[in-house]
Formats: sequence, structure tokens, C-alpha cells
Amino acid sequence: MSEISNKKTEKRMKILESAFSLFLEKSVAATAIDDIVKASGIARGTFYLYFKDKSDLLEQMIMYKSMESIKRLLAGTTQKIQEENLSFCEICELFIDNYIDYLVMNKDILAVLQKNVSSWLKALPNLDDEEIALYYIRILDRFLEFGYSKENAQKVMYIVIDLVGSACCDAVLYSKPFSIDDIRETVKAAALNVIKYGK
Amino acid sequence: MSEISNKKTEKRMKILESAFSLFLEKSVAATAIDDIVKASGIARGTFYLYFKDKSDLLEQMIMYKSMESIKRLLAGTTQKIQEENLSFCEICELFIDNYIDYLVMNKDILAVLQKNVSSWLKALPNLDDEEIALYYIRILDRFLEFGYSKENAQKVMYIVIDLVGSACCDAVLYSKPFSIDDIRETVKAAALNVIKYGK
Amino acid sequence: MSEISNKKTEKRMKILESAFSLFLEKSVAATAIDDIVKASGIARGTFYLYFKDKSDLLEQMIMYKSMESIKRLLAGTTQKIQEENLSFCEICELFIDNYIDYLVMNKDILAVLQKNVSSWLKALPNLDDEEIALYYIRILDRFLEFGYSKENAQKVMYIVIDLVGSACCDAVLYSKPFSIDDIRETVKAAALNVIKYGK
Amino acid sequence: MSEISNKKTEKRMKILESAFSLFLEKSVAATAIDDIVKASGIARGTFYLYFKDKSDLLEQMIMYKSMESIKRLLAGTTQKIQEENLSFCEICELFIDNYIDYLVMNKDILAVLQKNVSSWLKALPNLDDEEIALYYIRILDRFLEFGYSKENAQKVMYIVIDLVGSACCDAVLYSKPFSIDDIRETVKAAALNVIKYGK
DNA sequence: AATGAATGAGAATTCATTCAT
DNA sequence: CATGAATGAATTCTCATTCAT
Repeated sequence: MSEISNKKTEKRMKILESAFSLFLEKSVAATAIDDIVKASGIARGTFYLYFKDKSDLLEQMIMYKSMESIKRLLAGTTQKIQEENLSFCEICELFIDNYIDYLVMNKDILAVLQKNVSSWLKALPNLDDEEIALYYIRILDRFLEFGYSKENAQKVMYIVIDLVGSACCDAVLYSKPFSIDDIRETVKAAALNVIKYGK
Repeated sequence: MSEISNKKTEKRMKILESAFSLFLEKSVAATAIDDIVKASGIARGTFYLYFKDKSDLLEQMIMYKSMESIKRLLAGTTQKIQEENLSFCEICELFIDNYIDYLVMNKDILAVLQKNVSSWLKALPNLDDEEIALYYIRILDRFLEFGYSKENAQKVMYIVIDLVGSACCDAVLYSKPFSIDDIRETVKAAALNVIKYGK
Repeated sequence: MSEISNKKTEKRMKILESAFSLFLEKSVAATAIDDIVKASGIARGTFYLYFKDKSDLLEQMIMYKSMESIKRLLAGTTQKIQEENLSFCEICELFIDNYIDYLVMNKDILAVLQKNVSSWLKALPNLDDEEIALYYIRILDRFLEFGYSKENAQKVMYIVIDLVGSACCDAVLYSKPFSIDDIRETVKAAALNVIKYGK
Repeated sequence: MSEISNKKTEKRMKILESAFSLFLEKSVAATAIDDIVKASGIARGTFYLYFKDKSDLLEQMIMYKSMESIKRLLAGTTQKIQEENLSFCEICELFIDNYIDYLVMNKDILAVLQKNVSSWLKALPNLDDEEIALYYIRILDRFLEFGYSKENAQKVMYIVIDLVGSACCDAVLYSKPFSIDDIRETVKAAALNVIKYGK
């Protein structure tokens, strides 16, 4: 990659990160392009060299942020799976636990993505990120081993991820109608029941 | 109710309905107060006699729309429960089925409320609508009969409703990652498993 | 006409006049909406209550200004015609003389309208201004008396007006390639020759 | 001419031609330097190596385009004059005919130059193009032979060219208020009358 | 209560021009 | 000579809200 191309990517990242911070502080709607520009230390026109408009920025950011973090989650989980020798249900529990932890710890991301936390799921089938695709296949295999059909496995995985994301989003961000501490175990149990009895 | 107060309520409804249509057509963000005012056939200033501002309108609308329809859903379901003699699990299945039907049929409401379809849940505990409160208690009782603690029952009910709402929202509105026909049975089974094994 | 409607028309005029002055001072391109707004003593948004945008304003202004002044020209000329007893050629000469005088005296209008001074001609056939239509017919009648066919009369009238407008525009505004004093008599003679021998 | 200087001229032409195409497509005002630069296949900064700014480009283009074509017009006409033995009036008629043909055929140039088609006239007296100067003198001589004073000849020539250009501009571009076919003969007759009786 | 003209802060976007490479 | 990323002043336009009638 050339010097220039490097600098461009760097600046694009800088804008994305600055915008993200502002979206957190205020909210997406309350953040003006002008704020982003000032926070990024660039000129107003420069923004438009990198993004078509605010919604283009938001779209790119959701992908960038959710990819970035889901990758970390998957990497951490699969590593543990390989190290220790775990049963299918133990793996699922571990994964769900990690996902909830991830949501709790990344409250900032959650605040921006809202109920779209799990939106990376929709992009999974035709995603061009090899790393994530690999993890996905590895987990899918375990479902097949457990007796799931491929189709059913995909649907159940979707429902579980969505269930956890949706329920925890309200809990983590608003503690409504339950705090994350109150509902955590129930969510975990619910998710596991969906998997255990979903064949 | 007096003549005047009647007219006021009527005009308030007119505004809510006009706004709802526009929110559907365009989206909330793209709808200006001016549009709502024109569609309602009232003067610009009049809007502010009925609503503090746009977000006040939105809040009132979500409540109005989701109450209105959830009431219909609950009424229909509890009636059937009383007529036929059903077991707890049959009742739950019936309720979930009806909820999915309701989401499919009220695609327009879903389009505006998005993943907030189930937001009426958050308001449930301290809601001043007697009718709904009554239904809620009746269903809660069934959970207790089945062996649930009150607290756990509330959590599981929340998770189930949220699970169905969230998964079906994507399915009904975007058919992504699955169409509602593809995922319906899996969602239903998942929800039932959460209830059956959630004690 | 109601009080309000009166005030609206008044404000519209105020904007048109302020804009006209600025167009004169600077040029159309160099005048920002903001300048017009300041000069009119109104708020920025108010401008958009009266005009869609700058080109809408310009269009309305050209019509308004060229109508306004052409009416004065026609009125002045036809009055003289009725008072004194003049031959066709004398009438034409008088008219052309008056038109040149008008262009010289309304240098400001000319500066804004440029070669569009005669653009009111294009709108003549389907114009809804009764006053002007009346004058037009009266003059046309004289041509018919002189032996012109109706069609030919219209064409010759157009060419003459356009000839005078175009040649004098350059002369009055830029004195290029000739000053108006240098070319006036030649233009007048040319125009008269077109009429005299154009049958 | 050196290699380098050749390439420079070539690139300058390329920019002029690209700009001309865009001016035609959109209009001068709606064409950004950026568009011209892209269409020319050069870098943004390069533009400023060849032209001071947009108005400099426009000025150079009007001259370039109107010179280029007026030369062709004059060359074609004078050639015919020399071959055939024509009277003064026949020459004038031929010239006017050719000018109208030229305007009809160069509708694209007309669209950009608008009523400035005849603006080359203003530059005639102090033009450093020998070829055109020569043609001009030759035609002027014929007017003197016909009995015109030098000064009057220049004025009449100006009026005639301007008359034809202005009337035909509206006709060719907008067919308003008359189409070119409708008005052609009347314009021709008018122009000839100006010359015949303009002494 | 109802009206709608007026407001003006503020948002988005463009674009000619510069300058370091 | 050529490049094109960066600039930021300038401009257009929107829209929630107020207030005199």
C-alpha cells in the first residue's frame, strides 16, 4: 500500500472515530457534520472527500464498528474452545456469556448501534470477511454434530443472537424493564433452552 | 364529555393519524411538522396547542398505536382462552401465534415502531390502562399456576415477547436474514421452549 | 383585496426592488440571497416564502420590470399618437425614438435585463395583461392599414424591436462598437427602412 | 514550433473542447471546473496552468469558437464572390444567406454564445487576425463603391450582422416567437433593406 | 382557540483555488 | 510540468417555534 493511500485510510479512520465519539456524547441526530469536522481537525470540505453524506458515514460506521468488535468476540471465544475440551452446550453457554459480557463492556457501541447490534448477522451469508466466515462455519459445524440440520441451525443461531442482543440492549442502556444484572441469568437460560430444544 | 372537549380529542386524533401516515410514507426524520400540519388541515401554530414538539408527538403516537393494537390482540386471545378449555402450553402457543399474526397484519405499524414494537412491555408495570392491566394479571396467574415465581414469570414473558417482536420485525419488514414464512415455526418453537423450560 | 394580501404584495415588491438594486450594483451572479435578504430587511427564511429560489426571483423580476416599463412606453406613445394626427411612418418614427429614449433612460434596467430587454415580445401573443394586449392590437391595425398582412406585420414588428434593443444594448451599456450618440440615427434609419420596405 | 509547445497547445485545445461540450450539455453556470477537469482527463491543478480562472476560459472560448467559425464563413463567401461576378446587392444577399446557414448549422455554438454570436464584431476594429482583417477590408470596399461613407458603412454592417444574429438566435434556439423557417425570409429582406436604403 | 406570516439559528453542501509532492 | 488532496469561505435552504391578529 502506498504512502498516500495509507494516509487516506488513516484520515478516514480518524473521521470515523471522531464521529463515533460525538455520536456517543450527543446522539447521531444531534451531531452536525460541522462537529465531526472540528473534532477530526479537518476542513469542512474534506469530509465530503471521504463520505457522501451523514447517512453514508453512519452506514459505514455501523459496519466498521460491528465488524471490528464481533471479530474480537469470535476470536476470544473460539480460542478458549480450542484450548479447553468443551461439550456443545458448554460451548454455547460460553459464547452467550461472552456475548453478554461484550454488550455490557461495549455499552458505548451499543448506545450508537442500538438494536442494530446484531445487524452484522444479516450480512453474514454474503460477507467478504474471510476471518468471520471461518468462525461462523466452525460454529455451524458444532450444531450439525449436535444433530441440527444446516437450515435449522442457521435459524436458531439467528434467533439466539437476536434474542440476546435485543433483550440486553434495553437492559444495558436503559435498565428497563429489568437491569442487566436482574435479567442476565434468565436471558442466558432462555437462549440455551432455545438451542437445546430447538432441533 | 363536553362538546368542546370532544372536538379537541377529535383534532388530536386527526393529527396523530395524519402524522402516522406520513411517518409511514417517508420516515419519521423526513417528515416535517409542516407536512403534518398540511395533511391535518390545521394551521401551523395549532399543532403546538396539542403537542409540545415533534418528539412529544412521536412518544404519544407510539403509545397510542401500540396500546390500541395490543389491546385488540389481548382481547382476542383471552376470549378464546375462556371459550375453549386449554392447557397452559396451548394458551402460550395460541398467544404467540396471535402475536405473530398481529405483526404480519400490522406491517404498517411495525414499519414506524421498528424494533420498538414491544416497547409497550416496558410501560406495563406502571400502566394506568385498567383493561390491559387486567389481561396482564390473568396471564401472569397462569404462569404462577404452571410453577413460575412471579419475578421469573415477568422476566420470561418479557424475553418471549421481545424475542418474537425482534425476530419477526426483521422478517416481516426486510425478509432478512429470513422471510417470515421461513422463520415463523422456528420462532414459535423457540419462544415455547423458553417458556416450557424457563422455570 | 384584504389587508394581509396587501401586505404580502407589498413585501414581495420590496424584495423585488431590493434585489434589483443589488443586481445593478454588483451583477446577478455576484448577488447572494443573503444580500437580498439583508437589503430587504427581512429574515432569511422569509425570502423562501415569496420565491422558490434565485432563478425564480430573476424570472419574476424580468417579467415584472420589462412589463412595468414597456407599459409606460406604450402608454406614452399611444397618447401622443391620438393627440396629434400622424402618418404611419411618423408614428413608427415616434415609437422607435421613444423606445431608444426609454433604453437610454432606463440604463439600469438594461444592465440587468441585458439582451433580454425585448423578451417581453416573446410573451406578447399569450399575455394576460389586457392593457398591453390592447396597445399591441392598436399598433398592429396601423400596419394592416399600411398594407401589411397580419403575419408579416408581426414578424417585421418583432425584427424591428429586436434590432433596436440589441444594437442599443451594446451601445448604451458598453459604447461598443459605437456609442449610442454615434449609432442612434443609423439605428433609427435602419429600423424605419425595415418597416417601409418590408411589405 | 517545438515539441513541448505543441503538446501545450494540444492540451489547451482539449480543455477548451471539453469545456465547450459541458457548457452545451448543462450551461456555463452549471459547469464546475471539476467537471471540465474530469472531462479533459487532467488534474485539477493543471487547469490553472492554462487558464487564469473560469471567466478567462469563457472569454478565450468565445473568441476561439467565434473566430474559428467566422473565418470559415468569410472564406466561403469571399471565394464565391471572386469566382462569380456579382453585384453589390447580390453579394450582400449571399453573405446574409450564408450567415443564417451558419447560425442554423452551428446551433451548438449558438447555444453557448447566445446573443453574443455577433460579439466578434466588437473586436473587429482592433483584431490582430490578419486573415479576418483582410476579408473585412474587402467587404468594406464594396460598400464604399456602392456609395457609403466609411463610417456609415461600418455602422450599417454592424447593425445588419447584429440584427440577423439576434433575430435568428431566438428562432434557431427557441423557435420563439417564430421558427427560423417562418422568419428567415423576413429577416433576409429586412437586412437587405437596411443596406439598400441605409446610405 | 385558531391562524399563518415571520423568524433566524443552524444544517448541508459546493467549488474555486492553493500547494506540497 | 503535472498532480490531486486539502481547504474554508460562501451559499443555499430547512424547519421548529413564536406571536400578533
